[in-house]
Amino acid sequence: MTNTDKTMDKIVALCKSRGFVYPGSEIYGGLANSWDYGPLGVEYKNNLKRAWLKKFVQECPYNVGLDSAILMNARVWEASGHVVNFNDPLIDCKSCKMRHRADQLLEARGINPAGMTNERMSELIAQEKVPCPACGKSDFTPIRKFNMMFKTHQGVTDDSGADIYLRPETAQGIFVQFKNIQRTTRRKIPFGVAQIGKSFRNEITPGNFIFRIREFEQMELEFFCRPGTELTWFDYWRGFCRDWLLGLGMKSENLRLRDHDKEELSHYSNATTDFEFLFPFGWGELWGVASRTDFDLTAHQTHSGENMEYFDQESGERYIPFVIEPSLGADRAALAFLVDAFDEEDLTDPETGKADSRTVLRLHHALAPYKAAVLPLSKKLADAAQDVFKGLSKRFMTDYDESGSIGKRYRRQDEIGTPFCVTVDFDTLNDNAVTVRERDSMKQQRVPIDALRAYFDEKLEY
RNA sequence: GCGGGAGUGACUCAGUGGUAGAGUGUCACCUUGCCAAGGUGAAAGUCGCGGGUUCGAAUCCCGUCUUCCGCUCCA
Repeated sequence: MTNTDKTMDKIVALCKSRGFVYPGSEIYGGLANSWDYGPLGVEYKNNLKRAWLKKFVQECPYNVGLDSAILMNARVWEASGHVVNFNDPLIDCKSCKMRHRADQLLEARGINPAGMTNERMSELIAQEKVPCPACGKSDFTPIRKFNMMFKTHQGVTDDSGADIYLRPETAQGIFVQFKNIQRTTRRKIPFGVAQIGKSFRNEITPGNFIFRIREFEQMELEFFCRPGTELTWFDYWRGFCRDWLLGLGMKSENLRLRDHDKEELSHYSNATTDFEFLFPFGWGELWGVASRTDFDLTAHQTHSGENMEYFDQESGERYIPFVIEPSLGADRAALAFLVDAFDEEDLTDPETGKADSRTVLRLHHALAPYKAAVLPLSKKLADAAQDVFKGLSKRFMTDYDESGSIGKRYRRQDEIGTPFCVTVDFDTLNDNAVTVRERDSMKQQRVPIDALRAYFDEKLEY
């Protein structure tokens, strides 16, 4: 089953019915494009974040962690350019009602809109009779500014205190703490800072389930290196990221790396690669790996007056480090692995023709919400099964289910991606062993209860 | 924001002016005992919300809210 054969509808329905992801504020009619992670979803997403931290911090000699605040001094966003650049000049065609970006209309006419005020752009569009790309007429509304940063207010009353923003990216929290982190951890360049946290963007067009949402979670690494070495490290992290995804079971045919060409590069970047994943709705960006030069640290040095230079004791060099930034959307990654894992397996009996199918989430065991489920073959075996559950749940998330036929319970666990089912039967009372059934192969194996710990230690290693 | 669909139990839908239905799912009991759909029963819906027409509205009219698809965006 390829990803394009899968439908988002089915995946969204599964997520809701099994408690991965619910529509937000549902009892009040919902709130567009807001989603809540349910009991299984939060386990799943935490597993994903944990897996990322394990590879990018715990096992990595270079990187350390950080959890910076969502609310930051507003000057951070002036320095980063978000106040000025995170701003779309929107314009509507009065004739066909299509919405466009004024700067893009001008660019299409060969006019460079850089640095223009909105008024100036409006004038030029009228003067040049720039046509609407959709209907060809030139009759537009005035430009409306649209800043993608959510603004809020800090202070007791509305008119005291100051406007502040919800961060539109986690990266700046790392940059402004660069000096503290470097000094307190005694890190030498090269080193990196990894952070997971919520970011907020007032997207005009969110959508596709949790692919583009206004409140989202990022897993970002800012890796600081010596100027001149950045492209080497750029390659290093690209490979590292790719290995991480494939190591968690992402199918390589659903992943492609696309380099930005010169025109596409952001103003701060000298190299960028997009990791794209094949979603049911097409290829979508999953992970952006960008070489950001010294743009951010220089900007903060200029705006704050704080020296952001690094002093290399060995060589006596003093420089502002260059930055490689692999920036991954946690919600997107969660969706990607979910899509990849989703499978509808045809189990129709070839002899009798009896139709049957099972929905399976073939999640990597490190991502699965439950690692195992304990199932007594009969309710009469509940006591023995509870004992097994108690043992396993000390080690990892374990489910327990005694209602319905054993086959039905296997299907329930398949549907939520549980890799192992531990079945307690009447023999267990004599031989003190259980049957372990694997999700993917549906194969069964007898394992003594005493040996379960070692068995799962090996099976669940990541 | 604009254009186009859609709102009836948790889910999928039926019901076109006359006492709110089915299947799936859930729960209980029985049955079964290693791969779903066997039996009996139960819980669950102010038919998105507000107003109007009517003796009577899920159904007709007006408004409103929400949601889905498309348009800018890029984690």
